[in-house]
Order: sequence, then structure tokens, then C-alpha cells
Amino acid sequence: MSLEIFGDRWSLLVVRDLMFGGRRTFKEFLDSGEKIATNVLAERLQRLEANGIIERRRDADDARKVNYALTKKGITLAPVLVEMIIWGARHEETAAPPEIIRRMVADRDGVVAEIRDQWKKDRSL
Amino acid sequence: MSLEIFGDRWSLLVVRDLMFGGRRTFKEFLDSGEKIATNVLAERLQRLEANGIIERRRDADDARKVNYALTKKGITLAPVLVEMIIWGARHEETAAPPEIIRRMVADRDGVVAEIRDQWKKDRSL
DNA sequence: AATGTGACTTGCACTATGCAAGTAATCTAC
DNA sequence: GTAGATTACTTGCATAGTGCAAGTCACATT
Repeated sequence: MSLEIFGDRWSLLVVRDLMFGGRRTFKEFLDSGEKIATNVLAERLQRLEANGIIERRRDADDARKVNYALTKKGITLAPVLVEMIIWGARHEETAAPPEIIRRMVADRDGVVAEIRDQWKKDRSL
Repeated sequence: MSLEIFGDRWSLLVVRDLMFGGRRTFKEFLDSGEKIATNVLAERLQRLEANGIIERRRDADDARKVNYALTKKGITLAPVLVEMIIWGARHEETAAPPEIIRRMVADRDGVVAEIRDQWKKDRSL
């Protein structure tokens, strides 16, 4: 069940923010609401990369920046993430479930397919 | 996404062993292959109970024993677990995927429904 | 040239985990 | 009915992991 890879407090949050939250850079992950420490974030990004879930890309326009992206393997986590998000929305009181969550509940497979297509496009550039 | 509840190495394994592995007692969880420490298992069981995922039941026949069971809330984790197990089976080389995993892949919703019914029966006794 | 930014590292206190051993309440067998 | 297992935990302690503040270093901006 691969809990060696993401059996911790942060790894799946990083993947979620990458997959659904539009975050790409170290700084963007840091500002993701939950307060992950910089050293922990750095270590998680390395581990996710070592496990083939995400990949590092130096930014073409700004040499300081690094953009993270989902790998093919990472993209296949979409169904897992969707189920966890739905579960969390049902059982935690995180205010009213926002639009995307209602779409997940109504059309789980559609949302997963959309995510897959979006990232497939990214990977073919 | 509730990673405060099961964002660690062991909590989801306990739920999985309860849901799909037929484990019910402390000792059975201990002998589940992965080597969780007794103190950690005790703490995880308490936390899962505190979060309403599982419940403790003293055994009617043997006063030494405690049987753990999934609550309604715990049962709703089935889709999450199924997706994680499928993902793990695809991406880790855990020998040949056993029968249950092939059934999960072929008929995800059927397996989830089966688990739900099985536990619903348990809960109505 | 001076200041700012982005992506990390480093140091250190604190917390969680792993391991071995111990305990208390049953059961079971003789 | 008592000695020896069983079950479900606790406790103590060394080690590993985490959180926080500060620092580094390669660019970028002004």
C-alpha cells in the first residue's frame, strides 16, 4: 500500500497541492495554508522525486526557480487523492464543500480523467 | 483531507487489516506481517477510536480479549483504501496481485459495496 | 553596486518511534 | 486450585524524525 512513500503528514498534501491546487514551486508549496517547515518540504520533495511521483524542472525564464510536475506514476494517484478529498470533505467540517468537491462527488471518474488529460498535455510539451 | 487522523505510517494499515484482512484483536494486528511496535499499536488504536473510525468491544466469551470493529465512519473509508491498495499493487512489486486485488480492479464499486454490507451486518448484531 | 528572491541547509530543541522488558487480568491444564 | 500460558496493554530508554529560526548561495531586479 506504499505507506513507506507517503505514510506521513505531508507527502500527500504536496501531491494534492500539485494536482488540484496549481502549486508548482517551493515557495508556492510553503504558502499552501498548512505550515510545513522548509527542511521537511525539501526532504519530501526529494523523496517524492526519488520515488518517481514528481519531477524537478528548472524554470526556463528564471534560473532561480524550480517547477515541480507530476510524473506518469504521480498522475495515477488521482483516484486515491479524489477519494481522500471526498472523505475529508464529508467528515471534517471544512466549511461548505467548494465547487470542485461537489464535482468530485457527482462525477468522480470525470474529474480523474480531466486531471489525467491536463497533466498528459503538460508532459507532452 | 484528514491527514491529522491517518497521516502516519500505521493507522491506515490497521484499518486495512480490519477491513480486508479479518484482523480483530491486538495480537492479530501485531502479527500482521509489518512489525508495528506494541506501544505504537496501542496508541494508534486509541486514536482511531477517539476519531470515531473504530470501536472497542470486549469479547463475550473471553474476558481477556478485545475485538475491534469499524464504525459507520470507518466503513466509509473503503473507497479510499481500495484505491490505495490498487495503486500499491500496480506500482510496487508485491508478487502477483492476489485474487481480491484483481476483483478490486475489475469491480471497484462492487467490492466496496460488499465490504459495506459485511460490516453493516456486523453492526446490526 | 545594492537589495531582493527562490530554493534550499544547518543547528538545535522537542516529539515520536522502535525495541525490550514488565504488568495485570483472565484462562487452561493438571 | 495453583502453576503456567495468553491477551492487552505500559514503561523506560536510545534513536530517529519534526518544527522553528536563521543562514547560505545562486540568480534577478533596480
